[in-house]
Amino acid sequence: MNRRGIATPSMTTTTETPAADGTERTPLSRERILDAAITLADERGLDSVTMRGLGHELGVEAMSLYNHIDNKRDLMEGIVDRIVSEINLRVADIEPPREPADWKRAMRERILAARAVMLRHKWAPTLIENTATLSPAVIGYFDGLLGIFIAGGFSFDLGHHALHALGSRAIGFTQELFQEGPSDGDDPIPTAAIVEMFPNLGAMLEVVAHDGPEDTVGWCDDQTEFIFGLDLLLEGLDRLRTEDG
Amino acid sequence: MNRRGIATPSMTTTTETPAADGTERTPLSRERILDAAITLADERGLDSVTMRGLGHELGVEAMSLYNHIDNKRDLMEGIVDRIVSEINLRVADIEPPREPADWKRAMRERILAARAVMLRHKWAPTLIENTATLSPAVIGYFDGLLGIFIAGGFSFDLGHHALHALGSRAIGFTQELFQEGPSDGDDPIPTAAIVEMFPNLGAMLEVVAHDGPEDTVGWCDDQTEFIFGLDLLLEGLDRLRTEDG
DNA sequence: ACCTGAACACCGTTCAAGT
DNA sequence: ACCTGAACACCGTTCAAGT
Repeated sequence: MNRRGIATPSMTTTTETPAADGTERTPLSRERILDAAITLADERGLDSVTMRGLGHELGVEAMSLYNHIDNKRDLMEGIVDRIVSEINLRVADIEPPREPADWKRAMRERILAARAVMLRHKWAPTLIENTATLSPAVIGYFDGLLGIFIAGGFSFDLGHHALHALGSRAIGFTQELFQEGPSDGDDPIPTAAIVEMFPNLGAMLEVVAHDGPEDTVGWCDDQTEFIFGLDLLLEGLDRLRTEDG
Repeated sequence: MNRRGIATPSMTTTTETPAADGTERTPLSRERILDAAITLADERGLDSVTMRGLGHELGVEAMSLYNHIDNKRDLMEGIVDRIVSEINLRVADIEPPREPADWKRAMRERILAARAVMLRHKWAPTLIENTATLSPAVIGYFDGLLGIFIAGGFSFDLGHHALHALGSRAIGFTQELFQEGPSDGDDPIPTAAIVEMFPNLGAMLEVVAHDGPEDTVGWCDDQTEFIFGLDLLLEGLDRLRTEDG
């Protein structure tokens, strides 16, 4: 991608060293590797982020990466840290609650900001779940959420339960079992078959509005459903807050 | 494991054929392969279910498996089908709602039954999420849940939103970002460091009851938190139900 | 200090060969 | 019809060697 630098005189004063074919090559670094890995995941999926594939993308042998990252797990943790750090950056701009009752707005905005980042990196939730790293960035994010609960007048105990109740949704995960998407082109089950085998879903399909092609089950608006579920939880928590004192 | 059958006269009338070393060998079959795969995953984790490893467990070369399953994806889908079919079996015994207001009990029991199965196969949620297969068993499970919503007087539209709001929790997934567990023995971050870097979590740790060792963050009761979140959602939905008509 | 090439121990899967 | 062994195209990773 950015394999050859543009050879301007000023650039020769940097740490670049000329490669054998005469082109410039910006030296490898942890940052550059993480950048390339995220771009590669965005463009061709997380599975294509292999040491060899990533090396190729950077114009380098796979083994050179080991000079800057410990191993593949370290690489993945680095990627997670980058994604969550971006979330933390955006979340920092959100106005804190001005009064306890304002907690819900602040919480909602934070979670939707996190989700916006996840939507730009669809592979990130899977990676974060599977890496299961308790990185400072992630802990920091949840610390911020807990701070909003406290500002809203939640007890520590209720705030603790509340964090668990939100679960990974708190950091923008969808939690849908079946995310349709352009992932794999297996034919979706045609509506007709569903109606026959599954009476309730079948009847529902005939009533609920679609926005996909008429003959598939891919009709749900992810963002609408995410917000529906989120608000349901936030409202329930708000009720507990006022009961709980 | 069950590599050698016990040689009773009656068993020789089955399809068993004597192996070279004189022991009996029950022939391979899809069922036997799936059984072995689930047992192997329970005992040594999903990662150790490789074609070669599974073959070894069955006393057979890896390539023999291909006579009964198409490929690894087919194997994984078969496992998912088995797990979810077990859930469907248990769920069938649960008494249906006797009146609309009884919907919540029936829903709660079904979801907790699903969760009980998942607790016996901790790797199953990860597998189901990553396989992303819309198998009839899974669709059937959700069809049953929707039927309970309908019996409870939900409109199809509200029932649809409700299914999305429950998300994968509906089939017993925990949705916690960090499931502690005996997984990897990396030292958990000591409480002292958390208190310092993360003021809100730190203050919470000093207040909320622990049941793990005092100096780690592993103190949450998964089941308690699961039920807290579930009831929060079910009560919120029940309120919408009565508003909605 | 950084990069390379060959090698090792694993994957899933194909294929020709055995019974 | 079912099982096997060798082989292929991939993994992550180690290590001795180059500059």
